[in-house]
Amino acid sequence: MANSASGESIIGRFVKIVSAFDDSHPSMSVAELGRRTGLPVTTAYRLVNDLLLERLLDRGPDGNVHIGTRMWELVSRGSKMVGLREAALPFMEDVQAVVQHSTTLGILDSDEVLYIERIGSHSTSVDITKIAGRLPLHATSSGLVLLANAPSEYQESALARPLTKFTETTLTDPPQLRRHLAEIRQRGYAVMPGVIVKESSGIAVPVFGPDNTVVAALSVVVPRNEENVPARVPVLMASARGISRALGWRGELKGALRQSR
Amino acid sequence: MANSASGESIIGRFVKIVSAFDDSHPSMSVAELGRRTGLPVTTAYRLVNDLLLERLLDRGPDGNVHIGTRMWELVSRGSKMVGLREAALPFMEDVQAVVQHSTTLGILDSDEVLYIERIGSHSTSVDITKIAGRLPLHATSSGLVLLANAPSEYQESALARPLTKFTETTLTDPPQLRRHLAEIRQRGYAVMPGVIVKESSGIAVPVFGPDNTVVAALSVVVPRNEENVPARVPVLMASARGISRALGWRGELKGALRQSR
DNA sequence: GGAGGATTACCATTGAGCGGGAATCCAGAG
DNA sequence: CTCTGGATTCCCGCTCAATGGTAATCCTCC
Repeated sequence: MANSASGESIIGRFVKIVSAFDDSHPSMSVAELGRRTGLPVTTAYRLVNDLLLERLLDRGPDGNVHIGTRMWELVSRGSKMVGLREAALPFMEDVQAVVQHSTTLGILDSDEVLYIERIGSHSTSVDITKIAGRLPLHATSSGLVLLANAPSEYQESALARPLTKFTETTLTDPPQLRRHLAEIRQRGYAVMPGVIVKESSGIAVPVFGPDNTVVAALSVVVPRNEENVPARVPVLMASARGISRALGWRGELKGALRQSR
Repeated sequence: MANSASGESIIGRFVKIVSAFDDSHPSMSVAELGRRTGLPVTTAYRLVNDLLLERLLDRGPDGNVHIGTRMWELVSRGSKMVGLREAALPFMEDVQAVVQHSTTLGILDSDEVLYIERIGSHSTSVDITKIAGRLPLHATSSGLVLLANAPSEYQESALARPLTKFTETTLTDPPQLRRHLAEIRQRGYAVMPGVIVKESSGIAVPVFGPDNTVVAALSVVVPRNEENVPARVPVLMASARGISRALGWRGELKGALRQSR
């Protein structure tokens, strides 16, 4: 791992540098970047220069650096996320148009939900999801849907982890959660009233890939006081099927047959 | 740079690796990756392992590697593209709904248009734009709008470059182009009939940032045989203003005043 | 069972990366 | 105008991480 005294590879430092940028720090001076990443000044400057040369970072007119356009381009071009997002977007718009609340698409990634797309109401109802944001599995409707459809070993390891109780409605008891997951798997959707934020409820349904596995969760966040939450489920389900089909899913026949044996 | 015989830095190799993935090659074996990048086998394997450890690459169930979820996440979280895209999306949907043809958002990046978002008709009318795809400036309506609003030194260097003539309507003569750019700048929009593909026409308008500079171009691609092309301009302009405003643009007052002096 | 490819293991060599220190540049305060 | 604190660039000797050959092993498909 590189000649560094700290024993890190360049790749590791690269990750550190890229991670230093986020919503509230979209660009910064190299010195600040060095501080945020904990890299020695000289090293930070040398590394940043290399990255600037390859255009993985760009330098703004104020001299501050930020994630490079080239970087976004390369990743977007090669990543499977974009395809999923593109397939889902039209259907998400339909949901958003009908439900009038923000609609999100999330995938399972290392014990959390990673939201890869989000559209809708900029202000209505409290919603803490962000594009490229993460939330815990057990405390979100999307997470529960994804967990419910994950391999059982994965489920168990997820349940074995300490589970934070965000509000009084957050389930944290493994056996209770296990029962809930079974229910979700059977019903085909998850409803979570006030799980992370008290005032909102989440509803989520699974999206299937060509091999009939669950690849994502489609969900809406609605104000908790709405009575007709279950009325929202059919729209979500229909749209999720639309997305699945766009991804190459060919109906649930195979799955049903397998189940009936 | 690096102990490599080829004299490349790790960063450079990293770029090579990431660049190896695209639409038609979303995942591949490490050996193939090595071949595509021209890296020595051993080096490719070692590098890929490092990247897998940091989750910048992920390994699929078939053993093939692809761009990692973490990579997409880090870049999306830190990049300014996402903000621009999010601001633009609702307005792009409006355009798409009204015009019924594919709508794109492009930015100026190293002598080309880089399309950062695209929605609409999956099949209607020929359109070769892709998200994270590039096209030459002088041969697209978006490119012309961006070029027309770029600093004049930039314009000159762009015009000095050899310009490919895609169809008989592509302007490649610098003086002629210069005149055309002035016209576009004054009118506030560009119309390009059959520039890259004969059957389609592009219409584009500028999107402004808070400092009143042009940050992107909003455009639609319509079949060339449509007569009412100019009728599409107002919708585009109104939507572009909406996007600009969402980005913090505060009207063209300052610009107008500056002009009138 | 064997041919062709992908993947892992081994290892001597070396120069790219490292980071401390000091000089320089720059902007805002006094 | 100078002073000051921060950002940035320059310099330079040390050293071990990265390199990339060769060869062994593991698969798969015919």
